[in-house]
Amino acid sequence: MAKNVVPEEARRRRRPTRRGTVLSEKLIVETALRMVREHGSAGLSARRLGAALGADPSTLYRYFEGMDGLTLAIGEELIGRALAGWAPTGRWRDDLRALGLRIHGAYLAHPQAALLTASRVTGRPREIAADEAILGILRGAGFGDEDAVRIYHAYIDQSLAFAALDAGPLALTDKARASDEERWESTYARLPADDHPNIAATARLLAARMPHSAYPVALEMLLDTAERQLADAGA
Amino acid sequence: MAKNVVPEEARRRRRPTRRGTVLSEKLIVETALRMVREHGSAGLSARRLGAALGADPSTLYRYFEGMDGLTLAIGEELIGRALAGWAPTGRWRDDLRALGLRIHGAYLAHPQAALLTASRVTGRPREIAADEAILGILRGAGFGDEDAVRIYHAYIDQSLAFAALDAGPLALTDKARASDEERWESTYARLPADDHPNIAATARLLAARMPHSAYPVALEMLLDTAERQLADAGA
DNA sequence: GTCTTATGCCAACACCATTGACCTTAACTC
DNA sequence: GAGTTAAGGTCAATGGTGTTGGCATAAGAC
Repeated sequence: MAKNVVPEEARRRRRPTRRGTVLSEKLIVETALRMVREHGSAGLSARRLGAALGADPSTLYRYFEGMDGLTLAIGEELIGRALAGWAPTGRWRDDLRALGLRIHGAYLAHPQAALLTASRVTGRPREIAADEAILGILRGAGFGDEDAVRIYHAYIDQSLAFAALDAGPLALTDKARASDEERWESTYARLPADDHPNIAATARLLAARMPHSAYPVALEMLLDTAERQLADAGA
Repeated sequence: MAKNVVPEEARRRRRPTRRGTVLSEKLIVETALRMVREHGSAGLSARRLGAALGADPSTLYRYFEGMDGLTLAIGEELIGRALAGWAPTGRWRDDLRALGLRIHGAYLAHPQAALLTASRVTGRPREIAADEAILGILRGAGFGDEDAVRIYHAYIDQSLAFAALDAGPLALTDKARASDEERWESTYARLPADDHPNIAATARLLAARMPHSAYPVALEMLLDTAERQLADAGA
């Protein structure tokens, strides 16, 4: 039976699988992440992950409560990777920009996990550490508590929101993604100027820009406004 | 065979199914939306949709190119609902705010569908109409093409991104959502001030603000920056 | 060496999307 | 009205998925 998942720290016996690998939560999560990146949008399945590990699919249920539990564990890992090695410089705007791009990037490196994870409040240690760091940057920069919380909220949600949005296409099959991108050329660029003067006038610019993430621009706009508010309050 | 999907307007024969219902693209999309709302996004399957319509699952492939095509059609429907009855006032900032809140709201009315469709480019008429309208507002306000496209991109993606993010919790069961929200009180508010001084100092403000969408704030910040850029360019 | 049981494996179940072949009948032609 | 065509239904089958109950065996305790 697969009901009882033993927590990692309580595991004592490590019986190798038929093909000789010795499993662990860490190994499984890492293998899953590698599969998601390499096989890309084809995605993660218990069967394939089992095959990659040299283990029967059902063995995974000894480590996680279903595929959902596995994805949550992956999410934890992503936050950790975003924060790993990061250190504040003391320049609040630079720090927020760097942190935002790190979070966004870490999620996008693993789109399927990002889609499932981005909107959940886990309350786990690494997420809390990130929140504490962001609030610290804002309050250290001189924002009042009220402003700091308001900006923090917009900042973190915007980062996660764009991560989820941008992960969407990456999580699709190659075919579906290609047809989405191509649509900017095939459909939009060919609209008659009479009916759609504004799209027609900017078609070239749209095709060039739309396949890329708007997150950097949106982030910069948010930081702009924050900086302006700080200056106004200080004046 | 299911290869040839006949476009809706070219359909002529309407043979009723075995159980007597007469199918149409519209009926299928509406039924799918209802199912998604009632049973969650995981509850939408070709088999179940077929059953709900009183038709064989394979019949759907006469109307859509697989479930993916159906998903795109649902997204198109949501955009249409956002635009229905909207009319520009001529004040660009008010118009963009109103439109953004409408789109955000229309998606949130169907959280599960929002999760599925927010990141997809459909290239269908109503989506194109929305894009044309937004670009028109920006260019009409006096933004150059380059700026208009940049702001348009950040604006539409921000709206959809927040729609998807905010839809996440709504798509959960009541119990899971409640426990997510409660975490701001139960976990964050109780962190010792020594380890997490910034969270501790703002715990009350966080608990009050985090359960609500940051989209209005983020939108306003984006509009702020756009307005300032317009003023700078005009000066 | 013996016992316990954690942990891996196997087989099976119920679901899923999708497709090719078939058949019914609506709609068009004369 | 009779005849023809093919749209648009149905059926059956394929190969995928997550998940579970039962079983076997080796790791570790004594």
